[in-house]
Amino acid sequence: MARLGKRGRLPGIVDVANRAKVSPATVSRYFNDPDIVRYRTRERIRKAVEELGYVRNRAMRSMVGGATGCIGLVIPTIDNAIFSEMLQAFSSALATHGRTMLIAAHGYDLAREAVLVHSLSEQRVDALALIGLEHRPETLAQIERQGIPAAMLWNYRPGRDRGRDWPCIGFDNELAGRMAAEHLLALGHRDILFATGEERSNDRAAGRRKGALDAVQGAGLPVPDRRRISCPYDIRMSKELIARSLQAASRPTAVFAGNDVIAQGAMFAAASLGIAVPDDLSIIGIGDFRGSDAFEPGLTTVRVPARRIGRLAADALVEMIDWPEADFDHEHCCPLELIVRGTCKPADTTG
Amino acid sequence: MARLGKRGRLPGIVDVANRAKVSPATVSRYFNDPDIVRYRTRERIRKAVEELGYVRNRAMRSMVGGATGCIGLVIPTIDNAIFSEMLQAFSSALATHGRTMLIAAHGYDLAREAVLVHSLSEQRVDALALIGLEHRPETLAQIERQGIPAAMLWNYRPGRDRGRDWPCIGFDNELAGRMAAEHLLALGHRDILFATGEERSNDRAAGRRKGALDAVQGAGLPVPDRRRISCPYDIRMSKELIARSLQAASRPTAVFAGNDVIAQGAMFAAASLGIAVPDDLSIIGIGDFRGSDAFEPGLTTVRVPARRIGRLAADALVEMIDWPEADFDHEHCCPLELIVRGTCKPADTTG
DNA sequence: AACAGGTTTGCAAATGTTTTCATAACCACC
DNA sequence: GGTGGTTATGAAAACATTTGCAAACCTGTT
Repeated sequence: MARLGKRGRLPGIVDVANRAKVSPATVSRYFNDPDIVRYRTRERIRKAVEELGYVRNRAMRSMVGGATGCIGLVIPTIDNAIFSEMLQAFSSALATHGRTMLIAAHGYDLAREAVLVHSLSEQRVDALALIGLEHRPETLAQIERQGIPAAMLWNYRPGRDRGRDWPCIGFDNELAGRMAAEHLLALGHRDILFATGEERSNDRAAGRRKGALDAVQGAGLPVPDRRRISCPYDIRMSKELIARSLQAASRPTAVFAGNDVIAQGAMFAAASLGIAVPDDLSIIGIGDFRGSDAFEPGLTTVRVPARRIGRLAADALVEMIDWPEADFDHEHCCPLELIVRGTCKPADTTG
Repeated sequence: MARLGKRGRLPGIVDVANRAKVSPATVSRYFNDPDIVRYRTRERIRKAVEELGYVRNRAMRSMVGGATGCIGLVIPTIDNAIFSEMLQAFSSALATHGRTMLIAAHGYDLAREAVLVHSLSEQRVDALALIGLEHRPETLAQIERQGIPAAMLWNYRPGRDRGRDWPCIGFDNELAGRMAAEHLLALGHRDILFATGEERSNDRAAGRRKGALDAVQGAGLPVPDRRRISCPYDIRMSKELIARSLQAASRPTAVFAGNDVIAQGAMFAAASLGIAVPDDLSIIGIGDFRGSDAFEPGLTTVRVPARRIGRLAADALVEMIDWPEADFDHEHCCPLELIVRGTCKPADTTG
């Protein structure tokens, strides 16, 4: 099946060297640092490479301590709008640097995350990006032991993570929760349904919920249990759970959604029950996913700088790989922005 | 930073061998075929591995002709609902087989696809999955020359692709287009807006459009140019483009959307103009993405077996890797299913 | 023509793993 | 305790690349 080289396998660097009448070393230099090889030689090699269809073996570089050009991303889920913009930005920023992305999803299961990290270590990724700050000790130990440059994304806690060397590049999820909740409070809402993400293996969801509840309870308003529900990141399931809550005897005047997926579920739940948004029910989300602006009405939400995080993370990791000694400060707490669109309006204070 | 092995680097197989008082060969066997090493020895090695924190170097395996355990997926976009379910299924099926997924996105640009394929070859992926049947000759040449097992996903044309060896695992996009169009025809719609995906570098979108137009024109109905628009796969932009068409003097009675993202744009466009769906406008999509069932009203669409394609592709590629000589028939044309929900109703025949 | 200085190249060693082949250890049975 | 037949292990070669060092090669100047 494979077009074979001289010695029965794919053509290797030495096949190219022979054909170009140079030594393998020179071919290696041609690829890794073309400037130091003379133009004439370069041309000969270029031609040989082309004729043989040689493609160099980056995996092999890790042998001599070189880099594989592969960066690992460990993520809770791909099957969802949540991370897709970040993913895309991360991936293309990486491509800019000539790196490729090895991706693995653990389905919000930190135990599985540990095995994925191990598996990525086996592939000798040059660096690793993880989502969130909370991880199993063995995950962290693995990364530390292997000396893999790593970054924690999508959340932020000042002062680096537990005294270790990994920067976090993200935003303050508690703040995001608070901003959304305060917007509802400012509009006069006093009876709010909190539909937050499941907190198992998810410090981001936990942070948002805490921020929101702190704001509300700090304003002296109690939040009864029936106003707290935990939703999976799935439109249909969120819709069902929220619809159930909205059908109860007393209906809240607003929904705080842990992210835009849940918010969309809330909008459909309202629609299915004939509840008008924003007239009869206000809804606020977090994320400002691609498309959230196109909802009818447009979703009021807290914009999370997803693309920026992806890009910053890629740049930071590449820097950490290329200058392992340098001690840049790669930590970033990205700013959040309240995006007011059409799903929230002042509470009816006559009630 | 890194915990170093005896000779100043990460511990290698020989460090483990020394500590366990066995030869490197035995350690290698311990990992690749544990059954052939005696229990006592196995235990010694296990202990040594644990104490040293050794993690084996899979990248290195490709040297001796072994597999890297890495499978490449080249995809038009990640930043979108379109492929996310397939992606997830592919990724987890791969994990089942102990493989990892190297992913690269080209943004619907086949020229860029070629460089991504080259880049993945450099990483010595064990196999490659591409989306669609249409690719640059250099892309195909590269794959063939390297002898990389490959599969073409998400589309289907009988009789293998141009006489080459690559199976396609997907579905008949023309049929999908026809099914959707015929549903509208059966409901009596005669004036349909065709909002299809952009066809540049996208044979799937082209197929769906062709199937739909064939059905309609085959029924003797002309489709004027103003009823054909080309939409990017983006809710907001689709919404705007479709809204523009819906505001024209004579309004169509139905919208054929090239996929569910466009369909959602159409629904929001209708909502923004106060057009009731399905009473004043029917909308049909293709895809049945996760969440499409939760729309209000639920989206009528043609279900595409995304998860099944992902799983089948993973299984097929792994088989092709593990039994390179075997000539399984990995070709799959997955069945489609019309899912009737709430966005279509019979055309008002009194008009 | 010789030389100095820098630039370009080749040699050979080193890298971490798998695999083939040979040998050593083990086991059951006589 | 010996024997034959497995079974488990070790030694060494092979793999494709990078890199430190030294040799060769230029270019321009005396």
